[in-house]
Amino acid sequence: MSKQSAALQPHRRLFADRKRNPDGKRVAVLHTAVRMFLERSYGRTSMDDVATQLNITKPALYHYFRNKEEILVEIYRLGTDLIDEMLDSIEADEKPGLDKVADFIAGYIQIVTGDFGRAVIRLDDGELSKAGRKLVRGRKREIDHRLRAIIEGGIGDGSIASCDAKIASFLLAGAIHGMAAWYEPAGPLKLSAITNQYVRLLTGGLAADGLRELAEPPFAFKGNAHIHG
Amino acid sequence: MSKQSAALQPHRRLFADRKRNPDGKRVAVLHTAVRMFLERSYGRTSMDDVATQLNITKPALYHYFRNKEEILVEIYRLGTDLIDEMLDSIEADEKPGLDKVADFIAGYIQIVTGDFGRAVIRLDDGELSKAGRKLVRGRKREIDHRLRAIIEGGIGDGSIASCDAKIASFLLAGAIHGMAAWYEPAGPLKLSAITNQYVRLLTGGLAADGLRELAEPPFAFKGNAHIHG
Amino acid sequence: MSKQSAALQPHRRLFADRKRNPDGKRVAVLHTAVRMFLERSYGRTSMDDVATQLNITKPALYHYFRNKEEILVEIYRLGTDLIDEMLDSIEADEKPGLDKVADFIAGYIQIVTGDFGRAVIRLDDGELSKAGRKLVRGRKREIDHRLRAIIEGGIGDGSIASCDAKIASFLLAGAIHGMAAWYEPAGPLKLSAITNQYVRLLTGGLAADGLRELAEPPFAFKGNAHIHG
Amino acid sequence: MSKQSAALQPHRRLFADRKRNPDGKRVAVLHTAVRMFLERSYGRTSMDDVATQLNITKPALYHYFRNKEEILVEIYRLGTDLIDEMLDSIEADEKPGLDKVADFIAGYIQIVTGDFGRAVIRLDDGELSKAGRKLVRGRKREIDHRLRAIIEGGIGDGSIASCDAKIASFLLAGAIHGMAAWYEPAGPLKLSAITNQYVRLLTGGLAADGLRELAEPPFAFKGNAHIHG
DNA sequence: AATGAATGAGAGTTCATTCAT
DNA sequence: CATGAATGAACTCTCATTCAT
Repeated sequence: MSKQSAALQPHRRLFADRKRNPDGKRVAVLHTAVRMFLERSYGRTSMDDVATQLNITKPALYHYFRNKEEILVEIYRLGTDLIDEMLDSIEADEKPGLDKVADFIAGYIQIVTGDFGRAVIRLDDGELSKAGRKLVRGRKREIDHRLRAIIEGGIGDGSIASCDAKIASFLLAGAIHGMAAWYEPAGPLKLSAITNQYVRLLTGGLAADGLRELAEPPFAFKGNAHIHG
Repeated sequence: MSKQSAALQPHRRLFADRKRNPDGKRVAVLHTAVRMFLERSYGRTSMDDVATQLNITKPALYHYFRNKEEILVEIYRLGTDLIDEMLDSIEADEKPGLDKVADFIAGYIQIVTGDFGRAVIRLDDGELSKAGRKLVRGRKREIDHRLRAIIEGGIGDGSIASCDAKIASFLLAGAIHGMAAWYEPAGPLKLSAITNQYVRLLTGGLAADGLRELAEPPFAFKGNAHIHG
Repeated sequence: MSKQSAALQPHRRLFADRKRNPDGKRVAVLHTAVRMFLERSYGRTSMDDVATQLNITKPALYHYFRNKEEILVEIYRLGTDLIDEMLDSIEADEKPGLDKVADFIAGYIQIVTGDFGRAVIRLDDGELSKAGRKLVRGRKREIDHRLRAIIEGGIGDGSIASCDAKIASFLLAGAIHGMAAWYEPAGPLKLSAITNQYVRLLTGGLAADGLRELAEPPFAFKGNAHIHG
Repeated sequence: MSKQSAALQPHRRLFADRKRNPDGKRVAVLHTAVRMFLERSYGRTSMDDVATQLNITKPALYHYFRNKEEILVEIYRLGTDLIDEMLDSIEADEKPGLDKVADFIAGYIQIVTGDFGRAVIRLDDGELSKAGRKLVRGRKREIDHRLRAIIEGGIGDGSIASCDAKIASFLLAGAIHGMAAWYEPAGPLKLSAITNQYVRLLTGGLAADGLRELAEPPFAFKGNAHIHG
């Protein structure tokens, strides 16, 4: 293993503490693994790295997980579970669609700045086998559909201006996914400030009563983004 | 090489055609490589894969590039050059800041839906050596700073509502970066429609005269995104 | 692997025998490696060659050594350790310097005709990384300094005629190093006979009472050793 | 090519100057090659390295030499020619054997401190093909035999004490070969001083009238130079 | 006479995974 | 349950050598 950030140390203990809590050991592995995968990517993190980090041997890892992919899939599962829970709670509310969107933004930011949420967004599901990829992508698609439904609800109830919900949901999700890449808890930007501004900017654009016409028609960039030999 | 999509075929020709255009060959390599890196990721694309795709042998590749990283760096360079050009052209304009932002959105979408632009966003710069990473991240940071300056200009000229330009630029860029992940030219969503709606939603949120207060304070998700062992 | 002399066979056994003696396995690798390096040179001996010789696979080798260089460095270490030990023992003695030199000659011949001693002399330390080279060259320099000190002691106690100890030590060492190249245990020359004559000739030249003037001044070769184009 | 010492520069010119002296070009190649081989070893010097150093292309090199080995063989030939010449001149003299040996020492030192002489001693003839190796080793053996004959002559004429000429010639040659490894023209030790002392020490040991008995019988080192697993 | 391009063969190294213990 | 050891397969990169021009 090449490098190991100080942040990764705690779980060594964690693992030892759980000697008689086998399920807890699986979770400990996942916690260590998700951090390492986020820090160095799945592909560049070897099973040896993970085992060393946990102070166990490699075959011990294989005791808890059939293979490397199972670890990754499990991480995805935990992460998407978090998102599903949040969506459940939002769908249960009785609110105008725009307010639900605001709630989604705030909730999604919470999740996406945690390890497992970040993993869902940042880890490359191309590393998975066909089966695993299908599973993970299905869950991602489902999440997108639920967000889309919320937006459509808002258009229906008049709180959100008429627009293509598919595009809007991609925009929303994308803007927040970006955070998974740059947000640092120790950084200068407070999570609450970011959340506030995200909500204002994103709902501001969606709001039925907040549109305005641009002075000029949308600019078409004349350069050629698609380089041809 | 495991799989090769039909989309990758054209360049075989390109390479053969350029027998006496040495610089063109380098470019042909880059075109093939960027597609493969986007499709299967840099790490999972071997030099052999790239060579086979180009109908040459592996050592021939090393005739044109010192190593795999040089290919990746060159791809980043081409991609970031495109973005820089666009920013140059926008900065040269005399317009309200908000309109510049609209132009940026449209221009950036153009770039980000092309191979090299997409590469800048999707390829993992963690695969690079320290030196390469420094180079690439520097250019990314520079781009972000330029966008931030445009937004600050808009706040200054009154076309954009007062906000944290740093957060706003992250949001903007993030929303568009998302497209690099999901946009497909052959898909049902027309690029012009997407661009239109992106401009409307994103500038709508930023516009000085388009804000509105939310009915309720921003929702705080009660679930725990940061799972603790 | 191209060729394998019969002389290299025994260690196959050695390795298998040591299944449960992990440290012994490292040593077994070193024994096989040093022989192969001496026979075919480090550069022309591949890790595969060494592994095959030991009846294991290449990756298994990497279980015991981080890389090829570590094997070479370890060989150097064992070899220089032998020399250091010998010097320790000589330095501890209370004898005239000339007798110490005689002891050194005899002891060094012993070492230099063994595998690890030969390796120190014959293997090219230019194959090492900068760090490894520094280490090895440092130890060689140290050995030379110790020999030099012994000679200086002899000059001081009057047993050795006044001379440049640096040159003398190079001469001495060089003459013996030569043996590493040509000596063969199975050859017609007995080690004891060689040692005897080496001691006589070399100490004869050094002895305070054994000098004589040449009939003519040292000959200057008129040919040109430094060919110029 | 990784590194190139300043010392290697001059020949670039040399090659260009010889545009119409094809044989001279071969020689220019040899001069550059021998320096590079000495500095980085034959194995670690690629044909590309040599060509680059000479400012020509690789196939141009192959115009002058059939392959890499031919370059090395030619270098050996030039080097051994120098030694043969010297031996011719010594054999032609009418002198006591001991004085001939003194002349040999001085002459050999001259040669061994030049590029081609050094090459004969330092370059690994194990890199050669079977045929090349046979050729080169034959010439080396011949040189040794001639030196041995000179020593035997000295024993015969009474100037050299009775001894095994084979051992003595190995010792002599070995001591001088050592110089090829450590001697540096720019170093603190003057060549004349070294030569002087070499002659004194080596002939001192050989001289019929210069022997003396050691106070103790030759020491037998008790350590074990032949490490056994 | 000389070149740009290309190649087959092989090197060192890494890694997910599996046994025997 | 846990471990040390081992492996097959893959990957990046190098190099002597040879064409077509």
